[in-house]
Amino acid sequence: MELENSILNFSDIYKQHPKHYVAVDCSIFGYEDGELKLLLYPRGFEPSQGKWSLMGGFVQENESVEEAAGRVLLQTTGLKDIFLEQATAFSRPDRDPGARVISMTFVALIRIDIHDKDLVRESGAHWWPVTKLPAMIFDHEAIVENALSLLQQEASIGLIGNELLPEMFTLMQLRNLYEAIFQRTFDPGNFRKKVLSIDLLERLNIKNTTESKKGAFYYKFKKNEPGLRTERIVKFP
Amino acid sequence: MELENSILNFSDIYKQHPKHYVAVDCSIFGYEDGELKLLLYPRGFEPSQGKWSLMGGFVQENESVEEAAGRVLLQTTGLKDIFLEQATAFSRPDRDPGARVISMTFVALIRIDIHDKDLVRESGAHWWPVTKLPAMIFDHEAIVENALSLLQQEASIGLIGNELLPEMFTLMQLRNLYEAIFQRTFDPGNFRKKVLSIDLLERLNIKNTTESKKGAFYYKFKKNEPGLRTERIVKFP
DNA sequence: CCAAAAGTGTTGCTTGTACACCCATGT
DNA sequence: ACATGGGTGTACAAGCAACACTTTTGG
Repeated sequence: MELENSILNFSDIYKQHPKHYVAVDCSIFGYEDGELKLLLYPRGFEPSQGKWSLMGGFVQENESVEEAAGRVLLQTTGLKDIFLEQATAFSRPDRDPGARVISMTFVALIRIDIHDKDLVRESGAHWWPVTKLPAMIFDHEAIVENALSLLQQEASIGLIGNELLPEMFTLMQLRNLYEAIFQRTFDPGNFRKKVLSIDLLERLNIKNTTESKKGAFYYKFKKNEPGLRTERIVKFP
Repeated sequence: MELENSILNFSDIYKQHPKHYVAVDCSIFGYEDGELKLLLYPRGFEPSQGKWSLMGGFVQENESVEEAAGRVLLQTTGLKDIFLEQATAFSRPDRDPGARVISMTFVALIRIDIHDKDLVRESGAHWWPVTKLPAMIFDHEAIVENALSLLQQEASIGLIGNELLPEMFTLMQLRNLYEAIFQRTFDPGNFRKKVLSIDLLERLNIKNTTESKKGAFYYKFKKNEPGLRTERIVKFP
C-alpha cells in the first residue's frame, strides 16, 4: 500500500494521493412466487431519472464497506444480520457521470416474507424477476450480472435457501429456488437425494398439502450447523 | 449508490459524503525451485519499519483499481499484461494506523524467470516461500491468506501454470506447482491423465533430460485457447 | 378414475483413486 | 544392476443422470 520513500514523512506519503468517493451497491435477491427477484429503486433525480438502480450508499469515515452495506440494507429493508457477501469492485473512472465513484458491490440474500414491505413500498422500490430486469443506471447491469454468477457459484458449492426461503419449506420449494437460480430444471428424485445426503436439513412432522395432493413434509435448516460450503450441490457450470 | 433526495441538486448528493484513500495491494505469486513464493517488500519508514509488506500503491483519479494494480506491477516487476485478479476489499477503518485507507486487493501471478530481477533486487524485495512467510504489516497476513485460497480456487477449476511456469515445462513440473499450491501430493499418473484429458496442453518434440534419466517431454499451453475455467482439475476442498 | 406431486429404487455411465507394471537411462 | 521418474493400464468405488415405479389424494 505504500512505496518506501524515506524523504517524506509519515503523513505526507498519504497526502500525495487523491481521495475518492467509495460507494456500496447491493444486489438484493429474494425469492417469491417461484421466481428469483431483485430489488431495484427508481432514481429520483437527473441524470438518468426514472431509470432503475441498485440500492447503495456511500462509505463513511468510521465504517468498513461491509458495515456500510449492512447499514444500507437496514435502512431500506428494515432487516439486520442479512446474508451479505462481497462481490467485485467496479471502478471505471467514468462509470458514474456525476462524480468519480468507486463502487464496492455486494450480494445480499433476504427472505421476502419477513422484510419490511412498507419501508420498501414507500421508497418506490420494486421486486423484479431476474429474467425480466429493466434498464438500469450506469454499470448496474454489469454489477447484477456479476452478482448473479456469484450467487450461482455459492449455490453450487453450498446449500443456500436458509437466507431466501421461509423458515419451513418443502423440498419442491427448495428445488424451485435452485431452478430459478440456475434457470434450468433438476430431476426431482435426484435433487432430493443429493440435498438430503448432506446432513443439513431437518424434517418436520408437518406437511404442506396446498401444493400437492399427497402432501409434502416441511423441512428446515438445522440450527448451528456450520453450513459447510464444501459440498457440491449441483454441477456448475 | 445514491438515495433519492430531490431537495439536493446533482453534485450536492456526492459532496455530503467523505472521500477515502483507496489503495491496491497485490499478492504477487511466483514459482521457483519447486516452491510457491510471494514477493514482499521491506517497509522503509515508521511505523512498522523493517516489517514486510505487499506491494501496493494508491488509486489515482484517472484509473480503475485494475489499472492501478497493473501500474504498480509494472513499476515493481517490469512486467506488462500480468495475470491479475481482483480479490477482497479490506476496509476496517483502523487497519492502517497512518490513515483511513480502503484497500482493494489483487492476486497476481508472474513467471519468476522473466521478471525484471534487478528492479526487484534494488528495491530490497524478497521472494518468500509461502510456507515460511515473515511477519507483515497491518492486515497483510489476512490479505495473503485470502489470496492463497483464491489461488487454490482458481487452480481447482481451471488449469493454471501458464502464468507461473516457464514457456515449456514437463508434467512433473506442473504437478509440482499444483503440489506447492495445495500443499499436498498428487498421484503422478492420475494427475497426468486429468491434465491431458482437457485439451489445453500441446506436447513438444523436445525432452527434458535433466530431471529424470528417461527424459520427459516438454509441454506448453496451446495458444488462443479460451482457458475455459470450467473443468475441475483437482477436488477442492 | 385420473392427474400430479411425493418419495424410493434401479441401472448404466462417468469420474476419481489407488496402485501395479513396464520403459528408458544415468550413475 | 538398480534407482528414478516417465508413461500406461487396471480395478474398484463414488457420484451422477435418466428414468421406472409405487403411493397418496383432490378434483
